[in-house]
Amino acid sequence: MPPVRRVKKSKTRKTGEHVPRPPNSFMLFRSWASQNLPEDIEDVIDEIRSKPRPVKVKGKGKEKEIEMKRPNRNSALSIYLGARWREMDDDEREIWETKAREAKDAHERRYPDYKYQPTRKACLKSEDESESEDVDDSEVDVSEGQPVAGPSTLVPMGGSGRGNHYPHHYPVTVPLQPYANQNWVQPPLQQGRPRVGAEPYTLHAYYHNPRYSLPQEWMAWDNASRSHSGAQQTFQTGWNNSTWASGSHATHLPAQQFEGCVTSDAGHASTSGGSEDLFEGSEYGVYDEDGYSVSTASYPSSSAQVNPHVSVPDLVSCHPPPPGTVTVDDTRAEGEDAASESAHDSDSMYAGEDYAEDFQLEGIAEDTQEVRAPESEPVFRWSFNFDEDDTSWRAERDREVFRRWLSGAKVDDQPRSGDVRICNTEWVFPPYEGN
DNA sequence: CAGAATGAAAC
DNA sequence: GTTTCATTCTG
Repeated sequence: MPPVRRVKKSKTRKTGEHVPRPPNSFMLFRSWASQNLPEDIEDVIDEIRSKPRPVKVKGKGKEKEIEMKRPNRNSALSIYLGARWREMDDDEREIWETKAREAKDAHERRYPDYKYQPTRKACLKSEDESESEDVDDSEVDVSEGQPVAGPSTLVPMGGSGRGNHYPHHYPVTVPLQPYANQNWVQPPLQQGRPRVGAEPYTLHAYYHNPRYSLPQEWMAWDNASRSHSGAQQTFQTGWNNSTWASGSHATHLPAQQFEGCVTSDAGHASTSGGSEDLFEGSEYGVYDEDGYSVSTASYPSSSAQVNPHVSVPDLVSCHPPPPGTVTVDDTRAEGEDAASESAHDSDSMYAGEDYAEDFQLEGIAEDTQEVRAPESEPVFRWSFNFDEDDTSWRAERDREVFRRWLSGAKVDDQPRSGDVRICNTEWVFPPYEGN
């Protein structure tokens, strides 16, 4: 009788923990839409629930029987959202399909060995009476039915960030309101946005840091990046134009990591010739509804720590130093653990323009960058290496860092020094000084 | 081998 | 309850 949990042992990792399937487009839509419901949704649900529907029920024997039942709340919601889904244009659906492809790609990267293995229960059933929804209409209302604070009808809400609906597919849990205690403001709601249900990228977290002036280069970057990608979308914020990428190369990164840095078009930062240059010293961030940056980051000057070609599972950390307060020390300690190094000497990747090429070749960045503050205390350094067969301390450190990061690390809070300390490497997050 | 059937994904 | 995808079953 316990939950029909039947945790099928997924052959993903020997850890034995179940790995869920990647969500398909509709699942993504439903997941999102269920938190962006119209105000009168309860009326709609009541209406749906009031009408019993024929449902297949397992009979005592083997054959299924049809019974008339009233749907519970979730079922009613599914009926409603399914109808909405079918009403959608291809263009609207395509947005979600893109999302689903991204989720699938990320899933594959994270679980390379994953294989969907549905179990066949139809064959030998018989004693299986555990089903019994018995839910019946009696109670059902247990659902605390999300207050759904806010949005009028099917209109995207402007504020209130949301949690990660798919923690398995996106590696980090991001704070709902990353900058709640800081001096960030939200722009006014843009107008003329598509109705809810068609827009996965709700403008939940689009902040402008008033401590910095708007970059004049913005439009230049905007136009430049737009010309590079057909996968971008434009929206009106009411105070500026901006774009964000939704293509398969869009890199999702934890928003908090990017305080004080510039984000640029994912996958195009390099091809466009270094938008980090365009944005030197300016502050911008575009985040999707989960609080992830949907763009890749670039920093002042030449310290481009983010690889636009490496997606989240491969990318461990990239905390940008506050602009103007650090200098980049490109000299890496030689001889230090050269054993685990790949043959390539890729020191230039951070300093030169060809870093992207190096990244692409390797797929995984394996380099260490040390950024020193004026006082020359180490601000941060990191490397990545997720080759599980690699037992070097560096690789193990990487995995450990990443694991901690996945487990919530401290990325939810104002970062503090010493939150992550591994193998003599401190992952330090200096307080943001602003100007 | 083609098409049907089914499980699993979030809520 | 929904849609989609991958897998497995059936003929």
